[in-house]
Amino acid sequence: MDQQRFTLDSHLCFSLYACSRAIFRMYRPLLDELNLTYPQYLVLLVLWDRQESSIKELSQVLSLDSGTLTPMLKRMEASGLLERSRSLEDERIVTVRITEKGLELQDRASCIPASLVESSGLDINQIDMLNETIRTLMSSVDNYR
Amino acid sequence: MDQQRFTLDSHLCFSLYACSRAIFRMYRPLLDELNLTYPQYLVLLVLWDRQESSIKELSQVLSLDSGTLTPMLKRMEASGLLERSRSLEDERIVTVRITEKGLELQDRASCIPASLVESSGLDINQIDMLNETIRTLMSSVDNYR
DNA sequence: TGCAATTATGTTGCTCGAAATATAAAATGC
DNA sequence: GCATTTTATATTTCGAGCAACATAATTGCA
Repeated sequence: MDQQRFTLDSHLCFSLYACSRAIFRMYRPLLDELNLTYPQYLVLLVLWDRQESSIKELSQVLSLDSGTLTPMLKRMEASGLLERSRSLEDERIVTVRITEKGLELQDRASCIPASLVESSGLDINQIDMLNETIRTLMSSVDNYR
Repeated sequence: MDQQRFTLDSHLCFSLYACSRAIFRMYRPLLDELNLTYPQYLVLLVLWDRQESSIKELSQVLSLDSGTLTPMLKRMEASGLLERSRSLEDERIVTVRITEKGLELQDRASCIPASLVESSGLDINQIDMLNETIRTLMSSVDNYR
């Protein structure tokens, strides 16, 4: 393996990490208007789709553990976006349900994806193809686990 | 824009974010043996390449700001991997220089890239191509700034 | 039945990551 | 030469992200 392989720029992991943060920065001004952080926006994407979810399901879908989700969901509950309640059938399970206030944000957020696609300068098909490639890479990486 | 565009899986930003963290998890057991975190490893990649750097240069190369770098570099100095010193010509500038101990880690880390390429299940050319694609995307995103 | 193993969530402690602000040194302009 | 602006770094504060551990409910099996 050549020496060049040890530079920062040759590391795919660094590109992914830096690009991910660059995209966070693009989202921020848009999400600031909704008083959301980026991970909170991801939680809402899930809840807008299915109205409610257990913490375990959220954890699997977002690949975040309870140490991250529990305090984050508490903050979101405090700001009225969702409600948490213990399941009656199985008291270990906490169900998270979106509130009216949380649903209202969906309309205000509806312009975000298109707006960011445009800012990226990429064609929507390029984006979808890249997305598929990354998802494939991630499944290999996750299988390795 | 169709409704499907608002699912989590359709978001390239989420794939990048989740994939980046999945790769962090792959690095962790290898970096644990060197007592390094992933961002610290990135700093060392730069310093292994150029021996010394100002904080400003590190900040630009890694796209991390002083609020992240200053405490991180202090921890790395405390563990003996590098030294920080004010420039004599311009006392605003802090130069970070790798130590002997920091250089020694380079040998012990030399197997990491190949090891991770193998675990990814991807061909090295696929990885380089994907890297180029991501870097192109990031430059568009960063131009937008 | 009863007890060990598993499961779902919560807590603690540490490290990023970044916005906002502070501080001190250097550059600039009059 | 001195005030203003710019530059480089540091500090504060908050929100993730995650490992390690704790806790309580459920399951499974002898």
